[in-house]
Amino acid sequence: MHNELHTINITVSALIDLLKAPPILADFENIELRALASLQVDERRVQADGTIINQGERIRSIHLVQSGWGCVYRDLSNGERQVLDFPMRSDFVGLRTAAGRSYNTVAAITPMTVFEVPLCSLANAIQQAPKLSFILIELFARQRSLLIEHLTNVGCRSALVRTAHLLLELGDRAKACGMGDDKGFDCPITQYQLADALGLTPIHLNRMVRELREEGLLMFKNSRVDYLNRKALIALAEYDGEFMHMSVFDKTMSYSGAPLQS
Amino acid sequence: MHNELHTINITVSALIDLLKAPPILADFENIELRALASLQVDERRVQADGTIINQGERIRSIHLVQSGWGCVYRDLSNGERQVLDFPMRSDFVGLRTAAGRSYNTVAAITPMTVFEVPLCSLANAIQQAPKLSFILIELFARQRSLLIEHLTNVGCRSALVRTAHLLLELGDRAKACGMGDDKGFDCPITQYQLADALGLTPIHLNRMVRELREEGLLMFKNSRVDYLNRKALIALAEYDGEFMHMSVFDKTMSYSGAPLQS
DNA sequence: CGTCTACTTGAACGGGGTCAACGAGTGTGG
DNA sequence: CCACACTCGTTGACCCCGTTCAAGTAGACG
Repeated sequence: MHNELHTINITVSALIDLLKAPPILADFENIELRALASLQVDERRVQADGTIINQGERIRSIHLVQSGWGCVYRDLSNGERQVLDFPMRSDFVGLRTAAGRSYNTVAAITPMTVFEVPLCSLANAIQQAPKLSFILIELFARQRSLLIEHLTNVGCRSALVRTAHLLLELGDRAKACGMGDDKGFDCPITQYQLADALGLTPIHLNRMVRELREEGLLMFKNSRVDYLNRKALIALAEYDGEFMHMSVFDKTMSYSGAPLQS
Repeated sequence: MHNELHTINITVSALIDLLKAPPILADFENIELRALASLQVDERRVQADGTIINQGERIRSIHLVQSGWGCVYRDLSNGERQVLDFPMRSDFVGLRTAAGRSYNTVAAITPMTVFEVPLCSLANAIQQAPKLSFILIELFARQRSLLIEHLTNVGCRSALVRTAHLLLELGDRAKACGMGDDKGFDCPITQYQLADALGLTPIHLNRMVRELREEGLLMFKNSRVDYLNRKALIALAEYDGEFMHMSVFDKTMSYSGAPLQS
């Protein structure tokens, strides 16, 4: 695409491709492309079990995942931890939440590559092309949807149902960025990590996985999730994948029903 | 303040005052004030138990609370519900999350007044004054912090601890907008609503409240929370109010350490 | 005075946790 | 080559936190 801008940096170009692809589906005009061209982007590679952001660390940039699976969690002083999300391709992590510091850790489960954009550079780009802020807002809104779903999971769904629900969600997200289909997906998450995300003990999570298998609904083995009976699974979990579609703005970057003035 | 703009609409002026007050503390220059002046804002009054947004409803505007207490929740088909937050002054609600529709209901607990800003008008203002987007991003980041804290509550804190934690959080938020102090705050939330937020039954929540009272930590009676021993309560809950301070940007609306070009 | 809704308490039940092993796969060093 | 360590997964038995069911109190409002 963007052949209209031959001078563009190769890393920025990869970032633009990522933003244009599903599930973000950004649709840029020249003004946004020009602003992005001046963006300061680093491609950072993180090995498995490496950390991208440490709890308590000062945050000066935002990260967008290009490949690999991550794990965002919060450590408590009593040794417990709560996994907040498992970010993958197209997910962003890292905007600081409190007093300039991150209140959660972002670790890599598999090797990851992430685009790292300094906040000051991002702010400059937004001032050049304000519509770029809409993408960030979309990403925030989507992330909020995911958090709400996870809160609903641990707050009022039974262990079995919430396990099914999360494994459906992760499959849909993987599928949305081309890493799986309705049959299943490669899932590098350990049962310990899944348990921490669902507010369960690994022992009990294991029992739930076994039950889902014995009911002929789902298979979770060798870092692979296979849906044996997706329909029944969706019914059990009362799952509705709509919740994570991005749609504060429509794809032409105007508010639906009321196009923006350019 | 803004006496430099005599033509300004009185509702917009009230909105600006709200944005400048704690905890948002926005610091506007003329360009932002001019963009805000053209903003289409309605002041909407909602009576107690009225709803601002219904689950499944189409969303075309964003709401900022001026006064009163609200309750954001998600209904499940099995009759359960998860309360996501209790918004109060300075909190925003209502940016749609999925397929153009809201996946949660926003109801008023007390009578509320909210500023309603159509998304298209907001988008126009941001295009005139891009820094306005930073405020929205701040609000999103803060809301994410709150959701993360609520998820951590139900995911890995005991019933007693999470009750203490939420009542400390709500007190701090009330205090931040001038509706309480370190002694306590007026809390119109029923024990049923609190229970739904904490993933507990009202019966068990009641026992936890009783235990907190018997331990001499906290009193919750007649829509009023009084901290009897705030220090011990904070220690019990391992509470750290920092998590909800807004600080993606500093108060001069530039990224800390790297001022924006104007 | 009756009927709400919010709150309160007791007693019994059960979902999920805890504790304790064991199995399987993988990598490391002798 | 095997022993060893280590992490992830698996299973069983027991127990406890929080639920469920049932009932009753207190205040608000007609």
